[in-house]
Amino acid sequence: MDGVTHTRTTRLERGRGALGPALELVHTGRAPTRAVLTSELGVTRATAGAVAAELEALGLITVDAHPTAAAGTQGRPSHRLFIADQGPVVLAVQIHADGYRVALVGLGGRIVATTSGCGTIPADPAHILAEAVRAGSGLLRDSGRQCLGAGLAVPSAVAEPDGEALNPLHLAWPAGAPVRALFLQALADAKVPGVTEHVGFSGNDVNLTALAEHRHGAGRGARDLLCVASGHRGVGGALVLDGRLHSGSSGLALEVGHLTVNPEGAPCHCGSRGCLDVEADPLAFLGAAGRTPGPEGSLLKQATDLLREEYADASVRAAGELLIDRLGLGIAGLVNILNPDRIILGGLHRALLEADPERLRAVVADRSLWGRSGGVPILPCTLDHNALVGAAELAWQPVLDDPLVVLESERAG
Amino acid sequence: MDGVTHTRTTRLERGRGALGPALELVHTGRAPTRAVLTSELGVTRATAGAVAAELEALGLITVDAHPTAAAGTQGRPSHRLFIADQGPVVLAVQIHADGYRVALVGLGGRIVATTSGCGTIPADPAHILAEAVRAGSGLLRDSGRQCLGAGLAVPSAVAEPDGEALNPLHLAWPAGAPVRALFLQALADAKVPGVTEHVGFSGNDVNLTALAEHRHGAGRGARDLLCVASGHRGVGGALVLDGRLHSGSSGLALEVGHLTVNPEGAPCHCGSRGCLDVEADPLAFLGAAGRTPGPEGSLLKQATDLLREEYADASVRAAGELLIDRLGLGIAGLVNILNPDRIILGGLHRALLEADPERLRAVVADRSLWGRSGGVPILPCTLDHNALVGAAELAWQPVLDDPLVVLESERAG
DNA sequence: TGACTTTGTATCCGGTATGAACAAAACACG
DNA sequence: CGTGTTTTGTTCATACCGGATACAAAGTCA
Repeated sequence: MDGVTHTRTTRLERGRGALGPALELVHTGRAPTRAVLTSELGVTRATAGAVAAELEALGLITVDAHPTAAAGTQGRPSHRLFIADQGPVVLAVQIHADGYRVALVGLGGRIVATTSGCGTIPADPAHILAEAVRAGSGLLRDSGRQCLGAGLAVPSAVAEPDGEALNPLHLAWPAGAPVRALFLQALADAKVPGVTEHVGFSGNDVNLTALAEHRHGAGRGARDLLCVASGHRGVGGALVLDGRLHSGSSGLALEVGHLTVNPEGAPCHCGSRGCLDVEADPLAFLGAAGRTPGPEGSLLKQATDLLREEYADASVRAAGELLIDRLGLGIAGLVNILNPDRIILGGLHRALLEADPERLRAVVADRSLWGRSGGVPILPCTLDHNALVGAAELAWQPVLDDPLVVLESERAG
Repeated sequence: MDGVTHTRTTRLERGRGALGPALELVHTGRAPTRAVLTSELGVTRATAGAVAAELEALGLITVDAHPTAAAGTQGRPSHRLFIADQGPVVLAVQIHADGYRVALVGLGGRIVATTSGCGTIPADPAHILAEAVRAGSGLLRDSGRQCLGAGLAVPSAVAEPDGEALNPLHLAWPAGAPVRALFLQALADAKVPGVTEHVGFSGNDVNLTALAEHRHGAGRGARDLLCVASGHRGVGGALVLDGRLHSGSSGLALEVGHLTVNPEGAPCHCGSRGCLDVEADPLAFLGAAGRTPGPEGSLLKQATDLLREEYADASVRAAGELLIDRLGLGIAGLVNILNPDRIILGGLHRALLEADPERLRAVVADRSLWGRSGGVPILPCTLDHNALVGAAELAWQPVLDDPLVVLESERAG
């Protein structure tokens, strides 16, 4: 019953008019001036002007007073559109193996302030979430900005609709921890101003990386974007379709770690052997290079350092090429199924791509069915703290859907 | 440049108002009365009434004069909405291994008239397309209906944006045949009345099966629908996301035939071994059952007949269970990647599901990562001629997006 | 300086949906 | 059997968003 109601209410919820699309264009950096806003929205100059004026009145963007003519252009120069300097922000929280990081993120994915806490990996998720939210609340107080929502990134699959972390592998958390609820509770306890209604979104960190890169990084402009990344253990995937994260009907899509990439490979806890998870993560790379993981630094750091600094070494190079081949096989399988128009790689996979871009592209083209036709562009991630920015995107989404919610938030806060 | 323009024009094209969504609701059988139309659209009764009146004026739907009260309800009984009896149709053409089939398809996926030609499998696609279109043109003349467009289904991957058939495996067609252009040419040559502008859409038949089943069959109501089917040789897949077919950035998504389901399996022309394509199609089944394909009937028919009529036979049953296990492994892989909320099976796979539903569901649940949480519903396809109806859906789409196009078509025709 | 090009604004207008009031068609119940 | 209740459908005035047009502004180019 509630499920039905939900699909219904979202059916025609296209926000009010062109405000949302306009803000999204500015947000993603695709509307530097009112002129291009006009053409991007496909509306008349009159409407684009009105919409820009309204966004300015809402305190979300600013218009420069004295436009400078771009060289070599005719006609009246465009007034440029900027994201408001002291505009509202959202609170983003990322939990990872070594602790947490929180940030205030403005429109355009701009990190306004950030801090982190590390060392403590408590088995109690409520505890670290509360600590992180308290830190964020402090940042918010210091900044004096209006806060419109909050988002959380965790290194685990997150099941919808309840927001439970199903496999918080390298956090000492219980499987099925209700992270969304705990996050909301922590926000309520800390009385973070402004985060009363449109708050509390959580997601897998690879998903959020993909979302952030799609809007502000290497994935900008792609329609169907596939992201594959390996952070600590295992391999994660994410897919952005038509500007929206596709997380599947229960938020569990793109669990790509168990694609078979080496039939004679190592056994995997899933019962199969040669899964991407055990063949193309940092531990697999260190093992293939004949190194044993040291106590210093994360597995990811040890692996990427090795890859970047000792790629001349024959054993390291051989290990790199082995992993590239395995990864390429997995990506090719995904290309056959998803046919994305761009692929971006994060974590260890980004380092593998940068170590030998041509090899990876060749493997993917060779093993994907229609690879001949040009092949899919494969790019490294470009943003700092992309999962954090992605968590912020979740929180921004209601505002992008209908910018007028900031008015309600102002009334409330 | 053109690519950019294209994404731009489609950005805000949400049709005119609520007409399109309303027609889509009637089309998919989700709006039996004006009252539910009101709630489904999320508009006021006034608007729903006006919209229904306009659709009636366009000749697309009718409203019954004397509503009969449903038993056990209070209040004024609803007038029911019907799809207009003599409303417009679209022309649907399906090419398959044994010939072609054409149909006039009304709203609601109703096949108004159909005919087929078989026996000829000419190597020249233009020839059979012309023959099919001529047959359709005849149907249209006889029916006296208005025609709003045409759609084509071919048993091959179809590459966007040019509409080329990449692997017309069991048609003796050249790879890369420009089927869309040839179809358009055939339509123009036959001077099919009404098909002047919004015409000429072509697609892979499994994709179109999924689309048809999503709107009128076993997939109705699903948000993310995965369809897997095996017709003649090989295995095809298709995905409907949020009511729209996801065919990937170049129309080549869901080429699921090369998922590895048996590492020690038979070699596949793709270079790997044990691909779904060679492990779970009709030929594989006949082989596993120790039968050699006969000259009578298609491979699909031979395989399904065997499965349905001789499942008591131990060797047939063993072959069935083997294929179910292989298929289940492939589907589980897709579930991990796509996390659909429903799966429907066509062709041989439908017969396998019906032969032993529990086994297939158990295999999928066992091998998919989060299968414990209830598992995905797996259902057989239910429509007759579903690829044909799906081709019609392609042609109906412009009308569903903006029903007012029928006016333009009337002016033109 | 004047023609041209492009951007931005003011004003009017039309279409779509809303809201409230009213009307219609059934059932429930004394 | 008539009256109230419930649900559905329609009418009408109204609000709002975006389109179209004309006009103004701010630059380049000759």
